[in-house]
Amino acid sequence: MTLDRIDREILSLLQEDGRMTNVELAERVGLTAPPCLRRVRALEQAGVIRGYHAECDAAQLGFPITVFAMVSLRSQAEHDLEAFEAHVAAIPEIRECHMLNGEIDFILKIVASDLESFQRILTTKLTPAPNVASVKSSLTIRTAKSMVGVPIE
Amino acid sequence: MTLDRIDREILSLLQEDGRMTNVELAERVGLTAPPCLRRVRALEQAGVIRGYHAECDAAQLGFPITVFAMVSLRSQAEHDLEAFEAHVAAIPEIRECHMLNGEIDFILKIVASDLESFQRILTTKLTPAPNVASVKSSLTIRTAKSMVGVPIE
DNA sequence: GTTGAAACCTCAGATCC
DNA sequence: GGATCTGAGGTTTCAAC
Repeated sequence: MTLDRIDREILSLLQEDGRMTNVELAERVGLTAPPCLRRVRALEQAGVIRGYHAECDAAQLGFPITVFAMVSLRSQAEHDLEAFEAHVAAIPEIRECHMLNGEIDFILKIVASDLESFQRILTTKLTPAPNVASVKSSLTIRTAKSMVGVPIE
Repeated sequence: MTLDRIDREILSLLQEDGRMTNVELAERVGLTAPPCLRRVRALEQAGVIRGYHAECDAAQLGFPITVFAMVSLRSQAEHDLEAFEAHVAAIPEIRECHMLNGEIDFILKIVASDLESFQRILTTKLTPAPNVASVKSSLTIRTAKSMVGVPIE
């Protein structure tokens, strides 16, 4: 799908405020409501917009701890990589799992209610997983920047 | 703010689908529309809901490359940490910046349009920043899991 | 103090140009 | 892309529990 200037403006605005009404969106990008809505639907259809999400305060929801874990596996055969990803997919506290090049095979973002809870996840769910060679984890002290998505325009 | 069972259900649903209509939300949590809307507004007011965002496909927007960079600084004095965070805040391709404990001081999530562009950000904006001792970066091969927010319920 | 019913008003979505 | 229309949804008011 080719995106013109107006499409990009729409995406930028919805990335900022996903609940903006279509009429406000239309005004901001210089269209009337119907063509604006058609563009939004087309962007959703094409998968450019993958969904809309409320951003919640993790701490107020009982997850003040965020940890990054760097995982190395013993085998990097595709089957073993997929097995690890499937294992991780079933652990709700692991929010992100990215496969990397280099020495570290995966970086995980994990949330927890406290350090004890994190330690339990680490020692009962992550470290004993099949094929895991090493896990190095670092606590997040603070998050200075947390932008959703990509820079548009 | 204390969250009861219904508040948590609302948050869980809006985290999944941030554009769900209030009437559908109300039905799903077993309320009528007005009290449901009041709860949502209260959650927004209290900062439990920090915002709503469209999730866009980075590749289709011209950012197929995601890199994690581990940064160590020469000085960890608070003033120097803040200076680095301010430096990072001004670089739009750096989407996240988390301060960690341990040897690595910061982990950054960076998006780029191609490897050359990433290399340019690295060598012209990040490595030469004041106080930077070392930057180790890893390309993301693929993202197996990417959940927004925290597990609710 | 929170819910629910009713009224109002704005918006989403379809149709046609 | 824009104009018009209709039904659905958002929002406020107020009574009731």
